[in-house]
Amino acid sequence: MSIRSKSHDRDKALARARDLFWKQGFHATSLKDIEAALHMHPGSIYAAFGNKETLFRMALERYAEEVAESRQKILDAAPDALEGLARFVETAHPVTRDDLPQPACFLAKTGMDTGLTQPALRAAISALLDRTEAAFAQTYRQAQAEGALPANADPDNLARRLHATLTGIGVYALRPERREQARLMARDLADEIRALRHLAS
Amino acid sequence: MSIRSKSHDRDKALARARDLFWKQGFHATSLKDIEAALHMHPGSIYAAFGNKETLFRMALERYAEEVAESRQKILDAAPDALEGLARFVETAHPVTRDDLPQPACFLAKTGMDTGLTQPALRAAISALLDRTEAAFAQTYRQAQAEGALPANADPDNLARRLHATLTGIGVYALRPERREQARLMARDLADEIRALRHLAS
DNA sequence: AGCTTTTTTGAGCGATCACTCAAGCGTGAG
DNA sequence: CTCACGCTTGAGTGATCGCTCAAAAAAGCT
Repeated sequence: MSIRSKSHDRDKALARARDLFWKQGFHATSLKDIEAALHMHPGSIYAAFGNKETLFRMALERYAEEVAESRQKILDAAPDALEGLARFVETAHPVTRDDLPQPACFLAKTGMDTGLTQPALRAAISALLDRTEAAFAQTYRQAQAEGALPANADPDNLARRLHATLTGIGVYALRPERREQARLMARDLADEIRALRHLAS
Repeated sequence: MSIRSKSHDRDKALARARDLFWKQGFHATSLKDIEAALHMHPGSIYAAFGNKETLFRMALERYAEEVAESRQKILDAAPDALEGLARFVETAHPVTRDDLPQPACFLAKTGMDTGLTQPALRAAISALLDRTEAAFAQTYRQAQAEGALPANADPDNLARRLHATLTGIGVYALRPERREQARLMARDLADEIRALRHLAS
């Protein structure tokens, strides 16, 4: 029971750290902010997570893991690969949800301001982004196998385009006054993915 | 002569500040960094530019001005509006050039990590981004007037999509190992703009 | 209960932050 | 040459940064 509740606490703390970093970014978040958000004192934070950068990396990895899980669940539930991708864009992208700290991908958002100062973070982020893109490519390949995409389509290229476009929409949505239009763009993008099917014949 | 050389010095200092902030972002750039880059001592910096945030805003505005100028020049030199847009994407986007501090738009890049901590900066960035998007929309409208786009096309929507996609490509290019692919995406995007013409008939 | 081990605590570390201002310096008028 | 004035200088301001560690509290064991 004690071990369970302890790992549960740690889990909750990590989720809070993820939300805080997601919202404020690495450099703009101080340890005082973290102490307040996690309800922990500095010594405990360092005992549990090492240091600020390690905590940030753990938060990133947790985020990526959750997104990957959610994506897989949506893909599995969809009638086919292409429709799964469209649904992912419609329902899982941060811009389409109101319960997240920010409407842009945590990875993309913080990849921009940590690159030069924290090379270790940059590498971690890059690896996690690659994983997302590889999942997209894999799904496009499956759509190809299902006959929904022409054989001469390039799944890697499609995945790259999708990834970049999703990122752009997320950045766009960071301006609160443009968020609604970003939502519309996400919906359009989902429809464009569905429209790829018609090109198969 | 003294006035001229003085404003020239100021200009050069501002350009250096622009490059430094572009590369490192607001929070990751310290005044020591700025002193070194501008070859100025703290007192002179504060006498000339007020404070760090004001200097940053001036650098942003200067950047936006230069981009707008370059864009206008390209549009004016092109045979028509649609081709002008395509050329802008091909030749002026940071990802297609090697002489810039970063392959992503300065505005988009720093809009992400300054929003919550520096509300005044956020507002300035948002206004400058709006100007870019309005210029895209205006160009699409001109293309429409030239008969290159169907009358029922939505220039505002096209401008929004173009803006978001360019941003996404820029973010993508921030990973050095992906820069070449970002370049290809920019080239593809330019061709897609050109391809819009065929839909007119 | 007493004793050991583990965890939590928060005052405070040196470093660095953005920023200031009295003193030094160069320049031009008289 | 002298002096006054404006710009440059950089040591130094208080605040805050990420982080440490000895002491206190809590938990575990017999």
